[in-house]
Amino acid sequence: MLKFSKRADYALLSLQYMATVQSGIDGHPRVVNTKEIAEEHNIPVELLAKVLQTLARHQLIESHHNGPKGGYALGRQPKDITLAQVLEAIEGPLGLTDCSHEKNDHSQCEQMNHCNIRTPLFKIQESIFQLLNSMSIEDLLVEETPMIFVESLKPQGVPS
Amino acid sequence: MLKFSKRADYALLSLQYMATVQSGIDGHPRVVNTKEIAEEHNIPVELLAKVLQTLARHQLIESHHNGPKGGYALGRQPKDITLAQVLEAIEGPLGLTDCSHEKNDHSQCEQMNHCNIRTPLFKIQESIFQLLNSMSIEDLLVEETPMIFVESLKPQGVPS
DNA sequence: TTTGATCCGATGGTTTTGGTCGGAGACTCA
DNA sequence: TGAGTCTCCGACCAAAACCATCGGATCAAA
Repeated sequence: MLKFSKRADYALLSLQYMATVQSGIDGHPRVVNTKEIAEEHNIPVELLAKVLQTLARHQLIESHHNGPKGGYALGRQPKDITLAQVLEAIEGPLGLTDCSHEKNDHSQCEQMNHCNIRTPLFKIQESIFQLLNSMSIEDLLVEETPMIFVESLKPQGVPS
Repeated sequence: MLKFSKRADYALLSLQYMATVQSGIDGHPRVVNTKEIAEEHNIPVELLAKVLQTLARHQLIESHHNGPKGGYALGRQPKDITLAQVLEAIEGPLGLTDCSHEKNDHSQCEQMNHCNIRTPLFKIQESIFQLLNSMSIEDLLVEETPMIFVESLKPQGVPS
């Protein structure tokens, strides 16, 4: 459950790769092309191309269509690209339920007359979003990522 | 992204409903049938039946096939049924990536030779699991659910 | 001009998901 | 007791999402 799509995986891999390459040359935003990333990670070129196009459209990376020297480079510092931004660019806005972001308060959940689980579910959704927004591409670089804590203020409920 | 399936929604709604009914009669594990829940929440009966069967198979609820008086009732106390248990029963084990629970360490990610994002992704996954495991059906009952905090130990990275 | 790169649109195949169907067992009531 | 009814249960089918692919257009550098 709650699986990322392949496209999301590819996006994260690509961004991590770009950040690695870029940080190695220190500042120089080296332009990498789709084929290079695809071969590095053994993923289909054409699909990766679409993923990178999407990222570029959302300004997470910059496209340099300079002929044979073209390619992509990070649009910002790795630490300024959060996982939430990447995932939203690829898979659309976060939403555990269909009624997560209804346009207006009405027209919501026409199906379920008495939906009593919206509020708690929204809380969970918000927590997950915070979690994804607290990590950036930079955190994908270091081998030892910092531990993340999820804490609950529940008074008594300590499950087994 | 990261959307629950309809089946998961239905499962949570049903469990919440059962818990409400049961707690009302105080102890008496009143048996409710599929049709009652389906009409209450306006969802297709047959699909809900499948969901409830799955929950019963995982012993989250008990099936009473007693003819016209048959139906389902909670198998445990509401606070002993965590959301993680429900979601795993319906949608299978939690896994952000395909390689989340490979049988053995080998045969993992044959596609991506150098996958450098596994470790941080596993951390995120674990955090989400903790989050879902810290909430129970009981928490779906109260209108004012407790706030859940997600805290990161990241040294500097405070995203905008 | 040729090459190699990003882009955009359209298209098939496969898996997942939502939704449906008939059958087997158990209770009720005449 | 036995027909009828109501339930759970497993197998089945159609719609949708997703992965992956292909083809062509545009642009810049060699």
